[in-house]
Amino acid sequence: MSSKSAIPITLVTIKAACSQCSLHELCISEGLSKEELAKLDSLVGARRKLKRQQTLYRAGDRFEAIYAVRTGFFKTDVLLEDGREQVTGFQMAGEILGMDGIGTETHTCNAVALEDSEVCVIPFAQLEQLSREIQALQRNFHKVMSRELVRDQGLMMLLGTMRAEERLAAFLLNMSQRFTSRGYSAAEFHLRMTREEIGSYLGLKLETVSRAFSRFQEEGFIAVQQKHIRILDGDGLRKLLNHPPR
Amino acid sequence: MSSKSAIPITLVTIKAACSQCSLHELCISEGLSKEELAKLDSLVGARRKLKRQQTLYRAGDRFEAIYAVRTGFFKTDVLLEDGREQVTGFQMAGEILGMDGIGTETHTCNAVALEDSEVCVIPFAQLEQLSREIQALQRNFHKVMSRELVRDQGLMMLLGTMRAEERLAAFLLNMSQRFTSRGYSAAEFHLRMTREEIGSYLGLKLETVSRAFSRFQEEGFIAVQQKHIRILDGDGLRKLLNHPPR
DNA sequence: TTATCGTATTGACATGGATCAAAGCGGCAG
DNA sequence: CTGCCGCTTTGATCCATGTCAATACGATAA
Repeated sequence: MSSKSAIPITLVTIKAACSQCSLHELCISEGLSKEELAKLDSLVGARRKLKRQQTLYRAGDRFEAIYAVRTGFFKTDVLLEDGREQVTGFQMAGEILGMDGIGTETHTCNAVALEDSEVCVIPFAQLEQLSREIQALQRNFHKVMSRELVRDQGLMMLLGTMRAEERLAAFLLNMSQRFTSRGYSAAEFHLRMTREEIGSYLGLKLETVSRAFSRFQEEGFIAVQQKHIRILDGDGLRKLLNHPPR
Repeated sequence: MSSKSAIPITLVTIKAACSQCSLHELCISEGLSKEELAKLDSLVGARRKLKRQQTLYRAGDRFEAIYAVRTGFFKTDVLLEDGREQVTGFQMAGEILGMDGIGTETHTCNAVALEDSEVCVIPFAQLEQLSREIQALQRNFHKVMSRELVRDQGLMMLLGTMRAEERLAAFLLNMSQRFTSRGYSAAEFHLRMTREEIGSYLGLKLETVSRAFSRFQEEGFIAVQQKHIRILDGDGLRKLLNHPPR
């Protein structure tokens, strides 16, 4: 795989400032003292802006940094040689990208912006250095990684045991919850990904996703208008989740 | 969920000794100097022995330590309220268990011994402490967590895009590879889990797993005798993996 | 030895989601 | 405004895997 993006990288050298970042509580800077935040500020090298469809990193790229999403929306995916794609996650503001590369010094998935986005670049060697000095930073980082493991468990459960409508219900509730904790409406949001990307994430075909959306609309659980979703009956969706296949 | 195992815990207070452990290269002690190993020795509090079917920890248990498998074989699983189970992994000697608990201070899955087993108990607060002092230990730990993320990606790919026979082929090749790197035969091994547990891991029903085993045997890829597997044609299995569903 | 129980295999049938195909819809470029 | 293109919806059909059921196997205990 190529280690260079096809599209020239936009690297803005304006320093990020964790100390002033509104995503503070969501990110690895949570709970740090003023002095510690200042140190972190000097570590976070730069921001990087990406246009819709641009790649932050690709499978095979050398691993050097992890990234915190400042604004925008990403997907990560893995490709099989034969062309099959699995979307492994969607990331929004405050979430961390790139930790897959730590183990082998090489990224193992692709990270693509689904809308114009901006990330903080956190050089990993320096993060490790600093997290040896700052206990709270070390702890935050470990928690972020661990939560990613737990998120993966949930997705395995979804892919391994749930039927199509349960999967979509779980997906919508998860999105709603994440938008909420970012201060957006829990009941109304805009999906940045296509039906095909949702399908890939949920282990379904796009037609199945579309049908499930229609079904939910008929049932009065949601109102769908293209990528715009309004949740009318969250409890209805939640109930679906506890209905085993038999 | 209960925070105590139903069966009394066997806690052997014999100190583990990473410095003399044969799993050294597989584990977080890899690459440490003599002095560093000595420090690690003093951290790893005790070993714990488990009988077949005993639980190392349960979802809901307070998180205090991670565990390195010394001998034996484990599964981890997550349960849905309605009783559905997803096996999220199988762990063998040298592999680390329990990192799911770091994020919330509470374990999110169950870890069960599939045969009589022994683990090293690594109190987590002390591990964090020591990994602030020993860079190599910090790095090893981060790599182990990251590799777990990559493993999960692979499993998502499997659950999201592969058909039954591809899943089982991937599973067998993975097992074979892991036995190999532990010095066992790549071609012949004993599975410690039931067809149902394999099925749960692969997102299939036990009957489907059984049929796939039979099919592989007919094709001459493997010889199956209950839980004993002999791989006769690894390349045959590998070829299956690159055959997309269509 | 025989009974028992958990596990595994195999067959017949049912079904959820995939596949194939044809419209609809909406945004954007010209 | 118009035409195009990517995305989405919907319908008809197919098939891989689930479901149900019967039987076989192997280990263990009596």
